Amino acid sequence: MPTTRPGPPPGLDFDRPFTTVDVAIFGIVDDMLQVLLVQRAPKPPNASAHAAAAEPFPGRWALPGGFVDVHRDRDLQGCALLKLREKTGVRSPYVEQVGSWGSRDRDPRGWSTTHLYFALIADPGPLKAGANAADARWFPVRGDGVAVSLAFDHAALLAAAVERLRGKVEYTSLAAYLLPETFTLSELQHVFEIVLGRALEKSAFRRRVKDAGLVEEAQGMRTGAMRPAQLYRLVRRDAPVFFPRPLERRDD
Amino acid sequence: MPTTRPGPPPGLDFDRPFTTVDVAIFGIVDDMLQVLLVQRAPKPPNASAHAAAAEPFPGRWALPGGFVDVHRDRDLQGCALLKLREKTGVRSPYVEQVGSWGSRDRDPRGWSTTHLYFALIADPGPLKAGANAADARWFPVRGDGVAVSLAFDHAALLAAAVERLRGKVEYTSLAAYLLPETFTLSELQHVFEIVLGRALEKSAFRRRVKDAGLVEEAQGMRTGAMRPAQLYRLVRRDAPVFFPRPLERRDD
DNA sequence: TAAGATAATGGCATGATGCCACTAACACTC
DNA sequence: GAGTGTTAGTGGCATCATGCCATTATCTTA
Repeated sequence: MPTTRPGPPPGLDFDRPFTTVDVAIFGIVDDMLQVLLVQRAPKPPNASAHAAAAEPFPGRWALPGGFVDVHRDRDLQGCALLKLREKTGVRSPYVEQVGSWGSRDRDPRGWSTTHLYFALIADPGPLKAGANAADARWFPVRGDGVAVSLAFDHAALLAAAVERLRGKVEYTSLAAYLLPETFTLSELQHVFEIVLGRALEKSAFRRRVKDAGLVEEAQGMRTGAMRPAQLYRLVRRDAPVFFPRPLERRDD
Repeated sequence: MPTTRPGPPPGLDFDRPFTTVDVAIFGIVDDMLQVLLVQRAPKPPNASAHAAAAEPFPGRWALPGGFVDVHRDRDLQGCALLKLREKTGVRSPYVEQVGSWGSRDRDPRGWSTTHLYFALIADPGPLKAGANAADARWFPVRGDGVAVSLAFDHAALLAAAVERLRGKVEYTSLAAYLLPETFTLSELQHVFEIVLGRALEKSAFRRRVKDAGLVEEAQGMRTGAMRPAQLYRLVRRDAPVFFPRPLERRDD
């Protein structure tokens, strides 16, 4: 007969790591690749002696995330999407798992595992209003990380997410998920350049994008001070397109 | 009410998923890509009614793995390497994390997460002697899986590991880890062909391998019934080499 | 010595890319 | 309204790694 919860079933009542999910949310803000970070609660003024076991890294910035709630969450990705929606209001971005980290050291409270996802969102508007709005901010990605010191091992997690993102942008259409539904080819190229951190050849870029069947013409033109530009949209927004070859690298 | 076990710190006494590690161990056996599977204990004859909560999938084949032991294991990869050594005796193979899976459904005992690694071993000798030797066997990889039905969601995990392996073999030297220290270029090509499941052009393959600086000449030749062949070894055995382009695919 | 098999190399075609030059279309200025 | 500046868009050649095919090299065995 089933146990009367809470409590693990017989034979499974050994100590378990605690399980968290973290999300590296990327967007283009102010013409820069930026990542959304949240600030952990500041140290309470009347912190007692055994506060070491309480909330670690008070006041530090961290990737948004939190414990998996076995009663609320169906699966890991659902948990990640929930964190994302809480912070940004975005419901269906591009999401991909980066990997998992687990050790006895990475959280001072004990053996812990985290499952890292990255998300690309198209229109980083104002951050979600609500209780947690004030403590979330966009930080420009410089090199492999950000200018502030992060909680836990989140600097390493962020570096892994950035590396995965940059690596895939070399040979897929991933960066297109950072743009709204319609865009010009110049805008698309600009986003690729921002993510990769280097200039691309216009002619080669356009050939590559068109030959891959990545985009189709959309209604209308982008008008401005100069010659108008054709608007395009992604042919398929559900999965990235793979190019036949990665971009060539000049310096490595 | 909470148990009196050496329990979690205050504030962290909520239910946690249980945490496991699984390893897809690949080797070339009988000229085929094979994966090492273990058989779960058979159903005890006097299984009582509440056996559903006990050992699930009795008698089924599964990827080697098990619970993370927070008192024994330092980190996830260390746990994976331990599982590998228990089954094969191999201490330092190529190991890479594939990803993690976690949901309330994947294990009938409750919310569980697993962290999947794949390992490539060079000389699949006889399986490790000991208590668990009899219940471990090599299974040929056919397509994305094996001929037997696997426990839990291990068919999906294995498919992901095979896909990762095949994908990376297209543009890295990964398959070389399936060979012993010295080998001929024909042997290396043969392993690539086994993993990819298609024939490769000899001339193009040798150019590619040599231009990448992947191998260096070793002492001696492989002699046999035909013309002797130069032996080579990997220049760097610590990390795979990336080729400038993936192999081209003819049918997709 | 010839046959047979594998080892090893060389040459041409292909295809996606880098690189550079050129044309096109708009707004703005004079 | 002609000239200028800026961005949009295209076309051509060189490069480089690959696919593909042919040829030579070297050993064993009959």
